[in-house]
Amino acid sequence: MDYQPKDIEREVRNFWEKNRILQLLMKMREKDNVGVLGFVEGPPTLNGFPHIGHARGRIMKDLRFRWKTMQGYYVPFWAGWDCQGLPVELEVEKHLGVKNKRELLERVGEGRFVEECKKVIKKYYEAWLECDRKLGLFIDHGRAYWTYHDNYIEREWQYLKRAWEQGLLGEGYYVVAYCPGCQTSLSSAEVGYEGAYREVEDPSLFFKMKISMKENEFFLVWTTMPFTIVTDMMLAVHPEAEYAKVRVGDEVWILAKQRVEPVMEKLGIEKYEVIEVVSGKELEGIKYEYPFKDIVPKQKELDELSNVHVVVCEDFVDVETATGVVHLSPGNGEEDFIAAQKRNVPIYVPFDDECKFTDEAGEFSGLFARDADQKVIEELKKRGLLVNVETILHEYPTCWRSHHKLIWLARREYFLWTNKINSKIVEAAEKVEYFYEPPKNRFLSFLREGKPWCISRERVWGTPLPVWKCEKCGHKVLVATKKELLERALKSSEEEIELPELHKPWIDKITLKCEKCGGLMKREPFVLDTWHNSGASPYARFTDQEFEKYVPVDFLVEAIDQTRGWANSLLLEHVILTGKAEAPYKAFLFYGFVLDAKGRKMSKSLGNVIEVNPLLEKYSADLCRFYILWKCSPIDSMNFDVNEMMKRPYQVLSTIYHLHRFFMQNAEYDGFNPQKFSLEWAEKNKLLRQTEYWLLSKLQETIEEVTKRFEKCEFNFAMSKLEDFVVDVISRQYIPMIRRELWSDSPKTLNRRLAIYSTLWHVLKNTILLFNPATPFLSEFLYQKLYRQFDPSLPESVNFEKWPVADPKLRNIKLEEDFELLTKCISLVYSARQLAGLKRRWPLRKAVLIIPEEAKLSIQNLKSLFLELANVKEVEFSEKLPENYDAKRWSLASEGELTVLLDTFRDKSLIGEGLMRDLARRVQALRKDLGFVPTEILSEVHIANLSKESLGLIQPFLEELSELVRARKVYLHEEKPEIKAEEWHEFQLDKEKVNITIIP
RNA sequence: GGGCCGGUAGCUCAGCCUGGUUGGAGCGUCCGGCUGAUAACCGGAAGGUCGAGAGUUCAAAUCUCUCCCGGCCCA
Repeated sequence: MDYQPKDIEREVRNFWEKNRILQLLMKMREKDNVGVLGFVEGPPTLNGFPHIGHARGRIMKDLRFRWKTMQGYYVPFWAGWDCQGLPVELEVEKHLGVKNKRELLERVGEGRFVEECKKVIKKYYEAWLECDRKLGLFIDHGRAYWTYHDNYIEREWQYLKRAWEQGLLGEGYYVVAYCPGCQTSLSSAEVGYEGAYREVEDPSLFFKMKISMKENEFFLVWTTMPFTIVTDMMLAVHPEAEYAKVRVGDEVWILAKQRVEPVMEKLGIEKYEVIEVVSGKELEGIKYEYPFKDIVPKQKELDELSNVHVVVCEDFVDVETATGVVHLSPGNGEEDFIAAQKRNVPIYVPFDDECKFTDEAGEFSGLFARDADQKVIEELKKRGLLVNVETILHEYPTCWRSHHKLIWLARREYFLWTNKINSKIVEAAEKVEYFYEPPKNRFLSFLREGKPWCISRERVWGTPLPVWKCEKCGHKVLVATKKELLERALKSSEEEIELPELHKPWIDKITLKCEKCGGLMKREPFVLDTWHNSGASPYARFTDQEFEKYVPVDFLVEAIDQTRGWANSLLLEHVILTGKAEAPYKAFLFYGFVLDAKGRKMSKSLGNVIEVNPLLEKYSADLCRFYILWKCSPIDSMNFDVNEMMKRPYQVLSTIYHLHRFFMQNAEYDGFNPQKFSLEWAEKNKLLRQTEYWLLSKLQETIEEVTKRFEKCEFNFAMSKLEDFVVDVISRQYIPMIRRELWSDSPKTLNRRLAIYSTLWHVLKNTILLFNPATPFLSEFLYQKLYRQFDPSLPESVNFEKWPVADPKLRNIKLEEDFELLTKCISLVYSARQLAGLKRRWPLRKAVLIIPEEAKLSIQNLKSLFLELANVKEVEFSEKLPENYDAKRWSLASEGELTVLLDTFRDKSLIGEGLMRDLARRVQALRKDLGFVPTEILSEVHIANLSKESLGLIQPFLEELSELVRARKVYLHEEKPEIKAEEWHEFQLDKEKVNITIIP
């Protein structure tokens, strides 16, 4: 029976489900364990189908779970689903065919929209369940958490309550990308969508900013967004760069020294002179004349402040382009905004929701932002400040839906002021184990930026911000439980307050009475950033008691992009909640992306997305699991290639399967009973030989190495070690060493065969245990079909077994080295045979090994094995190559310190034996072709058309031949005899043609 | 534009941290062999300016710098 992984997997899946193996396992470990390892599922967002990148993470999670569970730990490996947020909303919008938020609210309404969101979640949930089932994930779906459920949301609110109490939650400005067409702000994810960046036309404007108190000195500034000059608050230079004062006519212009030449060339100014060079640092603090004070009264007012309209130093200033002097509009740019916040510069944002200037913008009032460009240019020209204007083409982010050019706007939002506790956060993060340096550095450097976290979103499907604000006095309260809300809610009449769930639109109907002034309090209309929603899972998904027990959790694994996502929000929220410099996880493995076979990112537009469910319709889950773990380090990006998967990885799993078949065929035939013929039994009766001790030693090495690699999350190295053990050690080396012994069915050697079975039983069983975390289907299948058949006293599932522990007593490094040397010498013998054209099955008289003294002892130790594998009658040792050996007779091969001389002379007896083995091989091939099982004994084998000479040569080995081919009698004929043969088969035997037939 | 990761045989990857004998493995190709567990396996051969350049050193795939190419994250 061939290896049919898909059939195996179907059968095992049914077995697990029917016998509730996962549930039994959980119960067993919950009751009886060597320790508890906390876990919380990084919830997949239910806005799409699982793809191979998701599978990569899930496979590693499952590996960790199965491995740690086998070690005896209890792990609450319970599922969880991320249900809210923009990604889900966008999926629903697509489904409903609405183009933007306004249309959504008008046409669909919030209530129905929320219901549609839930429908979408359900749909994708089914797909994810199927994915986990196919992958063989032992995650408990019965205990899953859902981020949109009321109980989850209420516990999520507790984080906000803690932040509120500590003064870490409040209002502020934040710069967001805003689409003037859709009239909504966009998330950063949307800004990064494929195709969002487009080549667009913009003005390219050089203008001057006059320095106050100086007659003719100016800063030369460049921008592609003239309208931002209306909201200009500062000029920025790079502190370390050199700036030149350049005389142009009777004016002095200041710009980056390295930019003088290119800019002057660009502006067509030939006559100029650099009169002084200063560092950016020296320019700091210079006040300049804001040009539109006369037409923008608010700017005139702001200009009175000492920190407005001055030069500042910022590292982000790029002196490689333009003039190296940047003007800052905190209301229209993120870096500008942060620079302003650092210096307590007020944020001036005179825009309404349609992105038109408000009355605060003086003469620009009523103009749409981008339409103000022209007026700005004219006004500059009027004041003699315009230097040059033209049009350029450049890449600029546009709205992925409407393709309007995006505008960056500071808007009032709610923040967690995590910047205030940044040192605690960084300290907490530094204590975490990340397994690899690069992702750790990436995460820590991101955290050290210490930006405040904008948690409000102007959307619908999310956790509502539980803050109510008084319309009259502006007083705010945070109400963090449903119970309290209902108690405090204002009742319009006698009717009951209805709050079916903690979502918009229902929650917005709740109004409160202001405790300060008695005014009406309405909820702030925001929902929370969905990352806050999932980041609350350690507290929100557990009970208080469970939280105590499982958090900080032991080990998490998510994709590398989660450094800015879940890993971050988990950490920030946990530090806020506990007030401690402690992360909610002790270890976090960030894994790399999965790319397509050619190394391209998977995307819908390329059509190269590999979805898990269709993939596993066609391919084996075990194989995908093994391949993904095996191919490269978890932190590397991985090119997923099914053709590659079907080569070496397939071979490894197939070999495990066939090793078991081989074992079973033989062991069954000899009536092996593992309880009776244990390894101890074999040992006690001195039935084990060096081959077995060597194999057992290699097993210990493998157990040790795999465990060590698992600890360090070096799954690829663990898999290579297993690959090597299965393919090289067992299949390629050990089996050929004992094959001849197993082929015999003599009762005299039965005990020896049983000893081999006891060794194979032990080694193979440990092997499938080591494989179980990676290939749970195959391991379970073999466990049920082989191990539990032979030994019904074994536990019900392979998952109930204990993880193997290396036994140092079985380790014999010297013996391993001897075997390594043996392998090398045998290779040399084959090489020498090759040169002389002598087949491996032809026995030869003698091999001479010219090897160092210690090596000689090693080979002598393994002499009989050497003779069998080399297929020579005797071996001799020599210290050096004889000076005048007969090169015609002796074939030589050498490598390094090792040299082999092989006697190529064959007498009649050797030729006859070789011929016999040739014939045996032909008969065996025929047996197999004709469908005889290996153990079946044939009554007669006839071999005809042999030359007289061959006949004579073979005669002495006839008995051995019949034993080899398992026939009662073998007859040799010169010509085809007249017997009742089924059919004669012709074979080419070197130059002769022989005919063979079998009579069963 | 910024940051990070990668570039080693036709392909997929080790080796680099801690510099030192002729730079490895698997797959693929060619020749030959072996095989009653295997979709395998074994021997041999062909195949590398270790992305490019410079530096440090007695010595560089390995350390430093610059550049080029690919990928990712963020602007």
